[in-house]
Amino acid sequence: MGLTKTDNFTTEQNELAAFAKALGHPARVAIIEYLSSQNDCVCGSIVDAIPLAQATVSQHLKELKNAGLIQGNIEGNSICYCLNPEKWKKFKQMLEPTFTHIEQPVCC
Amino acid sequence: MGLTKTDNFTTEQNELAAFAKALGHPARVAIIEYLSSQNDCVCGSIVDAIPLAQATVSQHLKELKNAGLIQGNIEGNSICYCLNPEKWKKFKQMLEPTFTHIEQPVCC
DNA sequence: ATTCTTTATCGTAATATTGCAATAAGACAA
DNA sequence: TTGTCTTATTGCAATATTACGATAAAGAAT
Repeated sequence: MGLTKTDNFTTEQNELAAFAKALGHPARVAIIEYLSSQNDCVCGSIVDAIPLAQATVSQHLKELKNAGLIQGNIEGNSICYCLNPEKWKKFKQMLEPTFTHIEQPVCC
Repeated sequence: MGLTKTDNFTTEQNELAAFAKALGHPARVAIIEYLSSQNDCVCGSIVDAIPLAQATVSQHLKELKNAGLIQGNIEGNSICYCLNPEKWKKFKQMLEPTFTHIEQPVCC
């Protein structure tokens, strides 16, 4: 198969999975970390910062954009990729119950 | 290819990606949500709660275990799968910089 | 010992992902 | 227009993932 059965799960579960999946590759983690630490969002800078070919980085950026974790804005000659605060807030909020749950002692 | 170039990235980046990837499927999200909300960790209960075949759920549990997000303990006749607090704390901690970053105004 | 219950593994088919070279597409400059 | 710079897309090969039936493995119960 290889086809995820999304119908069996809630919209929220699918959305959280989509966020997590988008972050589930070290190159995409590196892109997000770059955008979180640098005051620089130019696509070319990201490509330079990630040790993969331009075509590959572009593909990863597309996946992050599809998941909604980043958004692209035209900035003169190039494109500025920024974090999407709304989506990240939602991501955080959906993880919160588990983050809270692990504060109490484990069951076994 | 289909082969992730992990060598190009830091251990931390790879670990965060592994956590996220493990959570990147609605069935595994559902499993984690079940363990976060129920005081029940018995493998059989998880299988019943997830609308997929037993073999498939077992496979998803294995992936969560490989990533370290859950741990399995023998509990009499069955197996108890619990969240691994240490790993979840690390996961949370690694996401923190981005969660913090989105609190300030976006660059564009 | 045999049977039942519970969980893991194997085998297989279908689909998805990763990576890159080559190339296209778009905006700007001269 | 022609060229240049920046980013996206295409095409392809290699590998990974998803799903499930069948079956194995290990312990409990009879």
